[in-house]
Parts: sequence; structure tokens; C-alpha cells
Amino acid sequence: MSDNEKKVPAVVIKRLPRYYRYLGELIKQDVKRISSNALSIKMNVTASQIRQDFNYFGGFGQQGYGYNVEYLYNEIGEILGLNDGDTTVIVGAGNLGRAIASHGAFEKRGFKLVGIFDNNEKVIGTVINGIEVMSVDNLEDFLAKNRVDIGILTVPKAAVVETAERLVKCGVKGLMNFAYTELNFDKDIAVENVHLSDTLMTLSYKIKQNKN
Amino acid sequence: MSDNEKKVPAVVIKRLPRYYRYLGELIKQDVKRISSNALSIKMNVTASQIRQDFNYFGGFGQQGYGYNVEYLYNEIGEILGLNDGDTTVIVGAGNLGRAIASHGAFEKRGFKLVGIFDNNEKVIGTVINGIEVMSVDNLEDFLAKNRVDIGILTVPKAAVVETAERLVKCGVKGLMNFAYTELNFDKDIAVENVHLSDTLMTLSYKIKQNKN
DNA sequence: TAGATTGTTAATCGATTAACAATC
DNA sequence: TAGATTGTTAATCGATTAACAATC
Repeated sequence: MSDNEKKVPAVVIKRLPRYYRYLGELIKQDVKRISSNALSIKMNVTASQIRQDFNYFGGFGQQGYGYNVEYLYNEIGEILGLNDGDTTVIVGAGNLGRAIASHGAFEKRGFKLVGIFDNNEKVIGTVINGIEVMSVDNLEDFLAKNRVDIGILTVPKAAVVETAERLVKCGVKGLMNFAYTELNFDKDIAVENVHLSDTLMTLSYKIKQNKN
Repeated sequence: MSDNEKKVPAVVIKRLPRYYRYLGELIKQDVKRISSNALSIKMNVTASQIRQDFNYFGGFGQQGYGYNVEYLYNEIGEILGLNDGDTTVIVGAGNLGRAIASHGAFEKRGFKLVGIFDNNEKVIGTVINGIEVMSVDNLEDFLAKNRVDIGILTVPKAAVVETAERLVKCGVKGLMNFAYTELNFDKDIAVENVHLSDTLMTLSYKIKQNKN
């Protein structure tokens, strides 16, 4: 990012995948162009916010016309780095790890799963989604030979910090952590902590409110 | 909520589970009390924000002393409705549904899984975490006989809207949706859309930024 | 050209932080 | 009591919305 560009607020970044999703839907529906106003109605946000958000990246529209759906879709994908060919490994081939490995949704968005690791002898050697589960003992070896951008951590909470550190030491630049604890690294390592229990708790709060 | 109470901003609600998690850790470490300042350092937020947040609910501390960790933990749990004995069903016993069913993390926070449903003959009748998978055809029957608060949707995207509507029609008050689409109901139905791909995309963005 | 709609500046709103009196 | 720390008000900051000139 050059110095004269404003830093894009995190809240804007978090909205990009949602735009991406809606634009993907529009493409499927063969919609060629859309105005910020029409999109704002679909997405239940203000047109002003949409235009502000896009303008952090220079603006992708045309006065009097609106936005070319496919162009905008591709631009947002580019901003999000979906064309960078990021590779992932999953560490922890338990139920959640296996679910994510066989999910396919990540691959569809341009992320390539290149390895799955576990420490359970019974699991090592089994094949998930065409990939043979390796022993975590081979983690460093594997990472030395293969560039891996993102580590998906589905190991038990007790193992997550050590595992994360091993990945980072081997050059992994981003971590997606599913353990019920928070990972924190220097800001050169990107971390997303996914706490499904937290989501369930906020849902519970909302339900409670609706009762009153 | 009574009229003279300020509505608690969504951003504050989303922080509550995080407080809950950190306070749970402190209890495990046998910490009996903590000041907003000490907690702010642990959690990497401002002490001011912590005090403001708690004061939306009336304040749980004592001047000159700080906060009683266990008391605060329980109060936040109460606010989040973790003591309400909310029941859940999982619809969609694919990889992700099974992973969540056998996860155990939700049960630990006071949510009780009472049913799992699928439409695949091969899956119906199998037992996950002590619960026999039922046919989705029995959904209405089951919901008529059992109070269910929360529906966890791990069905394919194509089925999610119809499934959600069936649940809501039978009195389910909250939905946790894992499909790559957004559910929207009247505001008396609480919805949390969990988009793991979105999280991966923001992670990808951050990695891209760190490269530059 | 006239109409539509963006890009962008200005105004508003809400959330965060700072400050400090209250009080344990 | 003196010191510590909350609860709460005021100040600041940032994000959202409104408005409109630029322009396709």
C-alpha cells in the first residue's frame, strides 16, 4: 500500500466477501450491470455505503451507468487475493478437520488444499478428498518442500499454540484457528479465530431478547 | 428490555463471548478478582471499553476492588442466556453436521442437542454422539413433540431456505446457517450466518497486505 | 442533449477513549 | 483513612449517511 492511499478500515474488508457473494449470484442470474441503489436494496445496506466502500479501491463504476457486475466481481476477488493461488494445509484430521477438507467450498474460491496432518496413527494414511493424511512429525519436512500460505488449525485447544508456532516458523503467513482460544502473532502473520461457540452464544442472546 | 434502558449495541453483544472466554480462563487459573485495567492488558482492549461494556448491564464491579471473576463470569453467561437450557437440532448430517454434532463444545456451554436430521437413507438411523439420525420427513413431528430453540443448518445451499422455513414454522426461534447464502427472517427470528469461506477470504486479503 | 448514477465532500451519527467524581 | 478502581460524563475519533457536482 502506498503512503498516499488511506488504509482501508477492517470493517470494509469484512464486507467485501459479502459483496462478492451477492455479485456471484447476480452473475448466475445473468445480470450484467447494477446500480449502487439496486444493490443496496438487495443487500439491505445503503447505496452510500456501497459507493464509499468501493471507492476505497478507486471506484469501479461509471456515472450514469452503474457497475458492470462481472468486472466488479472479478475486481473484488482480486482485492481479496483469490487469484493468488494460496495453498492451505489442515492440521487436525478429526471430525471438523475432515469436514473442512471434504467441504470443497474453499477450493471453489481459489484456495488449494495441499496437505492434511494428524498425530493419530489410526488416521494417518487414510485418504480424505484425495489427500493422504500425513503424520504431524512430517510437518516441517513437508513445509520445507511445499510453499504453504495458510494453516487451518482443527487440533485440540491444548495443541493449537505449539502447532501454530511450528507452522509460522516454516513460513506459513496466515492461520485460521478453530480452537476455543485465541492465537496472537506479530502483525506480519494474519490470524482469523473462528469461534463457533461464540456465534451460538450471540444467537442465544438474541433469542432471549426476542422473548421479552 | 424496559423502555428506559438503552439498547445494547450489537458490537457490545459480540464482545460478550470473548469476555466470557477470558474470564473462564481466569477461573481455571484460580484468579478471584481482576481490575478492568488488568483485564484490558490481557485482552488487548482499553479498560474504558470494558467498563463501558459492562455498564450497559448495570455494572458488576466494586470501586477500589475491581470485579469478582466468578461472579462476572456467571453474570455474562446469564446475559447470554447460557442458563436457559436452549435446545438445538442439526439438520444435515453430512461432514460438517456430524462434526458439529460430535464436537461437544456447544453442550459444554449449555446448549443441548436433541435431534439430528438428514434425507439420505444411508445416514438415517446411524448414531452420532448418542443420537440416532432421523429422516427430515419427521421434522415437523419431532418439533411438535419437543421444544427446540435453535436450528443448526448444515444442509446444502439449495435446501437451506426451505429447511429454515420449516423449522421456523414449527416454533424454532434461532438459526445458525452454514450454507453459502444468507437467511433473512423477520426480526423475531434470530439468525447467525456462518460463512467460513468469507473468513478465509479476509485472511487472504490480510496475507496479501502483509506481502506489500 | 437529458437523465442517470457515480465519486466525493460535508454532515451526522455512534462508538471508543479520556477524565474524574463517587465510593468501596 | 488513604489508595484503588469503578461508574459515568464529556471529548474524541471513526464510520455511516446525506447531498450534490461531475460526468458518462
